Amino acid sequence: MPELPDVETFKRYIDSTALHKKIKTVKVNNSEILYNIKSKKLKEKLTGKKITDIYRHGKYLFLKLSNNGFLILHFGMTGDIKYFKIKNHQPSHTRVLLEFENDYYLAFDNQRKLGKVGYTDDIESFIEEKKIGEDALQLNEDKFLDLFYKKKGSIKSALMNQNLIAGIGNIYADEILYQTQIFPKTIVNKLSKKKLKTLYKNIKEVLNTAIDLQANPDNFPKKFIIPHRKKDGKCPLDNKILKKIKVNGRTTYYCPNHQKHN
DNA sequence: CGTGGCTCCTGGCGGC
DNA sequence: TGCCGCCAGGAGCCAC
Repeated sequence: MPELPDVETFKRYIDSTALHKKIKTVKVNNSEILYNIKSKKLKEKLTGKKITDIYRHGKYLFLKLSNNGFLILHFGMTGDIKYFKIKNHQPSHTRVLLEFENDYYLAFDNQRKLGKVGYTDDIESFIEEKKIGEDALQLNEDKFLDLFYKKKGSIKSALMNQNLIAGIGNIYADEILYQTQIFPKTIVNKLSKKKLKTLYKNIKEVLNTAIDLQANPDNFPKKFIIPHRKKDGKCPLDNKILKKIKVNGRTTYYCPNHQKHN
């Protein structure tokens, strides 16, 4: 799940649940997912504090704590978040569990343990250190064109490159390229300026549409390819069987009819 | 600079 | 049924 729209949905979920609740206890079930802080230190940073604000940058969430400092959440391939009251209702792969004074819990669920929980005093320096690019929804058109114009690699790799532009992953890259009718292996600098502008517009449109629909593919518009990304999936426009290829090692679906090589 | 391969990790699925 | 390889919405590292 966790690409920009999913992470934004998590953000809004926490905004409407755990925000401003005082943290009573912190349980770390799997310390191997901690990124840059030890379990003991993390508990010190969190206990007795509140989450006062939440910022998202690309696929990262930064939960501002009442004493300053930020809890960092990165979800990897299989992350999720859940706020609940009955302890038995916690997700089966809860790696970190916050308990609040109102007796509710917030679970960081992460089946494959590819996600990370970390801490930073300063978001900007964290982003700089990681060399993460600008958030896909913040980037303006000029900067986008600047970043992409001369790129020599495939367009799908570029879209997914977090150092270039943050937030787009494998699934939404496919959607954005499908909506723009670009073959995923097209070399970026072969695209016309006009096509790049359309691509830019579609990045925003696809991501914003997904956010509005809580990143739930069941609700997606009929013209979206995401619900059809599976074996024998069909192009929603012409019912042609979608092709499945690898681009940079990642499974890629596209419509051979609407996204032609050139 | 760009790509392909490998790695981390767990679980679901299809094939034999 | 049981086992096995393959695959999965992320990303870092390394060799070429």
